[in-house]
Amino acid sequence: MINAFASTLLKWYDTHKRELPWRNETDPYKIWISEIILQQTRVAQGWNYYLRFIERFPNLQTIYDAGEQEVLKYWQGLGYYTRARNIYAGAVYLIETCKGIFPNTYDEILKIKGVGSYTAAAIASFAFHLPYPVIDGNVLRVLSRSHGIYDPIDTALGKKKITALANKLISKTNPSIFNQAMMDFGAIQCTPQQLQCEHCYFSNSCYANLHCEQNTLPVKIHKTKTKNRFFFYLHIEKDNHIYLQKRIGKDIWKGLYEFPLWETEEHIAEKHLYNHPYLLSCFVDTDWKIKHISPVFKHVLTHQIISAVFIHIIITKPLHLPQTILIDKTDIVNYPVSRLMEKYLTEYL
DNA sequence: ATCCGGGCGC
DNA sequence: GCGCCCGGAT
Repeated sequence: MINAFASTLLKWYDTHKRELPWRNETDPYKIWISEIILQQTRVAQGWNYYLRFIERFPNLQTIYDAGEQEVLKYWQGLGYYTRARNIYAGAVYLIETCKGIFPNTYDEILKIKGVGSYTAAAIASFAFHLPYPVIDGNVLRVLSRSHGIYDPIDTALGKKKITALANKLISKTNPSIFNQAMMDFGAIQCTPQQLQCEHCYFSNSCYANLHCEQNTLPVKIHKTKTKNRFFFYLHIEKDNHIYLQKRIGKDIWKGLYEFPLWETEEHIAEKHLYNHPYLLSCFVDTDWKIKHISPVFKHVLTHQIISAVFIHIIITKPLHLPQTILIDKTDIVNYPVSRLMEKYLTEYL
């Protein structure tokens, strides 16, 4: 006995489903990788990352043997780099603690670092056909509209109500298809903007369509405050070698590499950089010359706006900068870097 | 130029 | 609850 919602959804899916590289995949390892990539990421953006990642790391052991830095390198540009570090940590855990066998219950899958309720439900249903509904942004949007749920979806209560509803609606005989259908429906038909209610399979049952509430549902509280940061990167060059440092601590881009960074409270105009006391203090024991100062690169993150200037400095004697490494500049390709660094390097290195 | 979407760890 | 990233749409 299947409910009307699931029945309509599966009918829609039959003729509208997307062909995706990880669709119909049965290997839990590959499902895990695809779902981590898809966290906070659109299909179009994750598509090639997935193919390249799986080609280089076809199984757990290849990740284990490669190490965190190479995993980060394959993640470069995708954002939310914690995901890549968690994949490495997860591979170590699965090999060392789980004997390389992917766990096959929801609760055990949930123990993998970086796997929360959404990803655990995805793996449990796709790989093991267990009846756990995935609750992602698509599902929250679709069900808040179809069933007229006004509790904000970015609160615990809103998520709890929709999770309870999804648990009732999910097909117990084919949870995998139900989950994939929900997400495709959200991504293709019941989109955040410019939705196509007139041709929708749910047009005569959907609460939002019947009450013209498409633009008010889902409700969100929306509260992100952004702060400005000012980065001055020291692109210091000596005989075709450059200095790099690894980002550590509780800040953005942890684990990625960048030029030695001078962060300030305020922007500093280009004309004041040439004899700035800070720069003078950096180069007391060597000849140095500013070869080029880049325009301001504006880089926008969720809650930070970074204004970055790259100062290209030529030196003649080596520096002894703490926490930095000196590499041949052509070796930069082996180091994971932020999109901001990548854009500068592409243009100016 | 700005807005928007998208799960997890702490 | 807050901080994490980027590209595409507007």
